Amino acid sequence: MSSVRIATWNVNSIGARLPRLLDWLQTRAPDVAALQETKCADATFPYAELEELGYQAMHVGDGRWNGVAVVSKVGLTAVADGLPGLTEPRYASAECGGLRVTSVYVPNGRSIDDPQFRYKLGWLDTLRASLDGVAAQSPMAIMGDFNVARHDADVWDIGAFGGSTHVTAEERARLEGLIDWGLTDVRARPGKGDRPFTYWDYRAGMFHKDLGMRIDYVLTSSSVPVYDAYVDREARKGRLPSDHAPVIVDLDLAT
DNA sequence: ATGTCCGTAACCTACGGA
Repeated sequence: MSSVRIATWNVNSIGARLPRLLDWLQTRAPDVAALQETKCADATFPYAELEELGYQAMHVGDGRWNGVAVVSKVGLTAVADGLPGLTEPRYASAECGGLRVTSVYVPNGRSIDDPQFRYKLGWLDTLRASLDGVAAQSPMAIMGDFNVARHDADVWDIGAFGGSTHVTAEERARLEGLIDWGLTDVRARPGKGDRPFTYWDYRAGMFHKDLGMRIDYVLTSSSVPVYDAYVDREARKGRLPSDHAPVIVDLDLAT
């Protein structure tokens, strides 16, 4: 067996976050990282800077919004740059050192009465359908910003979410459908407080009050033994952070 | 909770999105 560190992080613009991303890659040293909201076109993706740190990269992006990437220093072969019928750059899947790694940026949904909400549900249905015919035992990690809080305890106060997206039964049923297919929702060990939030709104001092949400997930298949997982809160602190913190997961892979 | 930050287009400010 060999130890492999994987991570997911919504960077909220790789351009604005590049110094922090490069520092984070060096200090946390994930073998493979899934990134979301790169907000750049392929032409401006920092392939060279990542390569200097030993990372190969696959990026799917078209500029202003969305954009996902997989970066790896244990080898990388691109497998899929999207889901059938869905054109926005929200899905990148690659084979990395024997592990199939998929970076997803699920649509936000905006509000329940917005057409974007139906789009979000359909997007999650398509993600689930992409697993039809796939062997559930094969080593894989699907990770990213799902924009769904799985349980009431995954938001700071469920009472504040009446009529909101991210906590509806429809969204949760689709997240559960992925798990029921055969994936494990890797639970990060508690850090500050007892709930492993991964996102805090920039406004109103939400991070400092720990009024957050757990909406970023690492979903692993049963053949991937996980021995540690934590939310890297340090990456949410200081000057010009993303509004998301990374989830870092250590696992053993058969060599 | 509505106290911010991002990229963009078009100009040093306003806007859509999150």
